[in-house]
Amino acid sequence: MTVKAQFDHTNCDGCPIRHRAVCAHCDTDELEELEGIKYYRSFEAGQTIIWSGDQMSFVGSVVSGIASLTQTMEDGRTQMVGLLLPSDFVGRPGRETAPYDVQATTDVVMCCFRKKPFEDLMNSTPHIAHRLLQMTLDELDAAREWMLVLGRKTAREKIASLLSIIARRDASVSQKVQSGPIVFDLPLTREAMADYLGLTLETVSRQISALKRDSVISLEGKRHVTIPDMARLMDEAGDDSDGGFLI
Amino acid sequence: MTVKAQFDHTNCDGCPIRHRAVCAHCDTDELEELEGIKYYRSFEAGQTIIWSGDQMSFVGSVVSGIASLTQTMEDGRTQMVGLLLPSDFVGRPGRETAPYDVQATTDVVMCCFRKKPFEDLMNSTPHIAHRLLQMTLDELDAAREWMLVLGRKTAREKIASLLSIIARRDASVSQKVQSGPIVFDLPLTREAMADYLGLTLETVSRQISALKRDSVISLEGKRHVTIPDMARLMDEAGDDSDGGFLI
DNA sequence: ATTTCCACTTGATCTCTGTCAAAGTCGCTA
DNA sequence: TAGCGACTTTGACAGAGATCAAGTGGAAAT
Repeated sequence: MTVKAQFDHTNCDGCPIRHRAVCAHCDTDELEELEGIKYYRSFEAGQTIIWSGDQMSFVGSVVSGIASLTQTMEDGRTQMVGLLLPSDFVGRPGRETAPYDVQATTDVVMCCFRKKPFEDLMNSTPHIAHRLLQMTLDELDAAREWMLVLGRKTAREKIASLLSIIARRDASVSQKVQSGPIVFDLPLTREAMADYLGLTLETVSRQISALKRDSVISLEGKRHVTIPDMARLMDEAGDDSDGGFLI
Repeated sequence: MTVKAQFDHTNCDGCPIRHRAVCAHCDTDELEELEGIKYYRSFEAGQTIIWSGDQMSFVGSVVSGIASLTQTMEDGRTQMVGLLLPSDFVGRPGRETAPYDVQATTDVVMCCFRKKPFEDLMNSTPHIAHRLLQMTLDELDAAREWMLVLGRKTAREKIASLLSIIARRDASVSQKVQSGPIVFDLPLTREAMADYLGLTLETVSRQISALKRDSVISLEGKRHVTIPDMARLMDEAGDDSDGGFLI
């Protein structure tokens, strides 16, 4: 509700993700068409936005908050396969049912488009199709980056990798200076981190404690993280010092 | 050489991947334009097709054989992040340098397009851009499917998952009957399997021996695999019996 | 103020997979 | 035919991370 109030405009002018979302390259005419088929929806932290296997009636963009894509096996093992940040796109044009659960990790606002009209619009609007291709290629890179983390990194390196991704994202959003300590709040519970990293929550907790003990990070409370030396963290993550992470 | 001989035609009519590759939806005019910028290249098993970090002068499609995308950490740990089968696309329009090593796992023939002209053509040809989007979305699904394998499955389940993917692909290519035993040759060494699965080659070997001992598979030589009961294998892989694997 | 709850931390133990080492198999070359 | 080399299997052992089990701390509720 409080969240919704921040974004209850009905046009795209003041949209905080206007320049990064699937509509980034649209001209005024195209935006107007999009406005005709769009609507906003809010979700509370913990809510499931889309269930795996559901009919998908809409596609859309995350406007604010963080959502996650997860897969679950019959016996309950779950793996997060994507982290959706503001401007990221949800849904696949040309597919009927959702392949993954989409969950709101924090409170989330989405800009939704009715699926059928969006597909039509995409076919007639190269700007949208082209931008969606770019974004999908970026996501594919991120997924492959993550395969290395899941397949080959140690628990400590996995935690360091996740922290450096979150830190980097925060830095890129707030345009902060490269040097000096980086400070942010973890948007994920220990359990969500474990599901992302292919670990148990106990191991996540232990490794965070270890990184704290070794002064790679410091914590106030459970979630507020300070990184005194980003290069040190990236070293712990096993990446070459200004490596290829793109998120 | 013998491989090259199979595909030394210069037009697309007899192309074995014509209907599945990036050019699948092209009409005659568009194909003619593509023919103008294309050329074939052959690679021997083990050869590196593209080095990570290299300038990419071309993009293209795998015509025959199998190639792999791999990432390597400084200390030598490597993770395969994609398996490129005939019709799969290599390269990213709009990017200068290659993010991964591309290696020929078997002898490979590629249909290459000079990068710049291809990019231009893509901007003027919705058929190509649209097909590339479809293919990229499929690859993203495959990558995410694989994240579950890497993050949450046991060694035995990983092996079973890989075997069932290869079996499925073979079945889809040769249009074989669903029931009855499935037979194929493993296109990967134990080491390549290990790199794909985030395991060591010793563990791969042990788990294959275990699956053989338990009659889930049988082997002639090291590479020739028979799967008497596909449902059983999928069960070992931890997938729901006709699960979501798409490759 | 006290209780309750939830996310988190920490400890003890177990087990799966990695590591190190040796030996086996197969195809190819001399 | 022997011998070499690449690939694979198998064994013994060690260790990282999982599992099982308490226990802590802070915020909301009573």
